[in-house]
Amino acid sequence: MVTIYDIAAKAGVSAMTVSRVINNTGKISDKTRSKVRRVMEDLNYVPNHMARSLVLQQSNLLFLLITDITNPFYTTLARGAEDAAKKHGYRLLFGNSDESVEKEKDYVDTILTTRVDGVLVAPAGDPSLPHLETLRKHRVPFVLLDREVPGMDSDVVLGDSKEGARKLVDHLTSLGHKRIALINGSPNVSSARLRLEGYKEALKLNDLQFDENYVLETAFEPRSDLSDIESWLNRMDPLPTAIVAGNNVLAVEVIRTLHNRGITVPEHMSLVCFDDLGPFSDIDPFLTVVAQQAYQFGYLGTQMLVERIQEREETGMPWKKIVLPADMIVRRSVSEID
Amino acid sequence: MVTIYDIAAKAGVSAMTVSRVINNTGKISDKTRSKVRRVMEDLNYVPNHMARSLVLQQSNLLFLLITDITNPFYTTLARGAEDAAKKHGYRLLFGNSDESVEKEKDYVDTILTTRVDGVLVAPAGDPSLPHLETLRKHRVPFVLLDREVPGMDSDVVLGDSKEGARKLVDHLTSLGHKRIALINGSPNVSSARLRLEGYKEALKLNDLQFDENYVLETAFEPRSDLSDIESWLNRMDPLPTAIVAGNNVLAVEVIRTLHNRGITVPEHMSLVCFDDLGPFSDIDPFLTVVAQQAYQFGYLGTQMLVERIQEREETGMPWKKIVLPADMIVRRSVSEID
DNA sequence: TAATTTAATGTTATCGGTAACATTTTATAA
DNA sequence: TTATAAAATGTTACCGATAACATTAAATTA
Repeated sequence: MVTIYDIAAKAGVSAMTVSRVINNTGKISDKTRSKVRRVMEDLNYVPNHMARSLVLQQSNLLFLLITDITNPFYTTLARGAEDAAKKHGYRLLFGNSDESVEKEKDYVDTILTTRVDGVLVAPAGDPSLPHLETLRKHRVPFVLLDREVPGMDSDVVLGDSKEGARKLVDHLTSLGHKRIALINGSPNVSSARLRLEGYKEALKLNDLQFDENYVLETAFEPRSDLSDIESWLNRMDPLPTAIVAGNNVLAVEVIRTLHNRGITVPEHMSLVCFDDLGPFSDIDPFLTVVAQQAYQFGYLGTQMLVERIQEREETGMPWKKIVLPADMIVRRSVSEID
Repeated sequence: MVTIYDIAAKAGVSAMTVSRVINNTGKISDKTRSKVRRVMEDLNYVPNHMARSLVLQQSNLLFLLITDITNPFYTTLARGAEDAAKKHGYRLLFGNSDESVEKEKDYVDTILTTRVDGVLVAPAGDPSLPHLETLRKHRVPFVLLDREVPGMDSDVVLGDSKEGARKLVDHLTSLGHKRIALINGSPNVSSARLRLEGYKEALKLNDLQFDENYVLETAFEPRSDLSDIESWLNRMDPLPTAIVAGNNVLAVEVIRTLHNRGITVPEHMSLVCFDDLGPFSDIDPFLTVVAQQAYQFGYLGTQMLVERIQEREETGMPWKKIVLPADMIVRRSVSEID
């Protein structure tokens, strides 16, 4: 590997002069500068970021930890984070926890040993608290995305889950639906809790009875075992006319399960959900959703993180919370009830 | 930050002894070992990976560069790479080129300065050649995924694009289709070229005439402008009864465009494509596809890369090429023609 | 022209680890 | 008991960069 010492030797200057040319710091005569530049080109010099980080005590690296890399909500978010990171001169590392608190722990270790300057986390759930405490203990700035964790104050970007749930339920009732079920993520995930709350409130406002048999609390992540959805469908009697899904993946699992028993959407069952389907959203006929602004989650979160990093000493800076609106996109997965 | 020197001081030993305890190297008495361990815990010691990499001249970092992070083919591939990397003791960095040769260049720079031990690349296309040459020049081992680049020999994992195209066309003809169109990625992407070839060969084998008006060569990546698809539809007269799409994203764009003119799939138009839709594959009624083994692309590619890294000196090791089969999954996007 | 700034460049120490070699203890053999 | 091998630990140099503090050369000023 070519180092600044190789450059220095060949250009007949000191390593420090080379460093100055590279970083455009200090005073350098034009003659020296161009000579050093020429040698760098000749030798195909590439700066060693690790050596630089070691002495500067900063890596210009951010880490994005998401819970499901196959979910377009998170990948779109990642695109936003990537763009914002680049804009601010940071590079971005990714990790994928698969909604598993254990994998999350592994990534927290990686984060610490890698000495990243800051972290964007979509926590797996409330049990992620110890991981966040670890980050805090080691003074690694972080921003939470999409989910809060009780017991941990921090910067955070959220979607308006409660309002979103209300919009979905209102849409359904406005088309005549009265038996509306909810399939949701685990109650130890804050967004799932809020969606349940919004659902309940909307029922009440529409003078509909809440029936806990109509609610299934499962996991947001995709899995092959659909038996809990099946038994849930069995236990609802009569079947609802519409289902609200807590996210896109659950919605598709519902479609699949319904299909197995010959029930189609929207003819026999109406279905709405949270989160768009990324590049596959516009398939027709397709899901009416509350689309969260995934890209903005990543972009704004990263911006907040960079601010926090740069104001590090100013410990007094209060935590910020951004709540992004949830906009409904009406497509064709809901039919009218007379 | 706590360093091995802090540990050493508090434990009353030398830094080297601490290093030995951490890495389980050399001989250490049980007494010393446990004392050092205790102090490490007390002080919440976390090793600094950058310092370690600097002296070891290896980072235990791999880089995965994909062209579209919102495409489930690549994210599933990423999951495979992640798992394989972890298994071999490497961590994984991601980058997303958006099918842009320029962004790809930026990532190549990042790759070089980050001193990763190896790279997995899905190249944007044939114009990626200079980037690969840069990697080669700097002796960074890499493995190509999904696409080859003429002029650059290397390890590579491919799907059997030609065979896949044949299967799709055969499936259509077996159901009576005679006017079969193809919408494909850019001809400067190797997989697109092979898909076109397979399409042509299959037509010939089925005694169907090749008509270049029935072929649209555009870009694999998603974009908002659908005008080229529209003009393509206009120029086909008569309209085909079936369309083969070069990947999942194109297929959905076709669905969208057709929908705008009131043409539905599969009633008025049959549609098949390459690549599954990840978590959204099982929506019903949905696409008949040739599903590439995305996870295996990542997993096997990473395995090959790690081998290559570890045999670095053995320059004689010949390049390996893995071709994964393309399996057709029949769903409901094709209707029968009498 | 000598004194004083300012510009240009160089030296040394350091970031946090580890390899290679050196030294001190302890255990074993003669 | 002494010589010798093996075990345990320590010292020094270095990985590739930069900060902080010299030092030297050139430009101004008195």
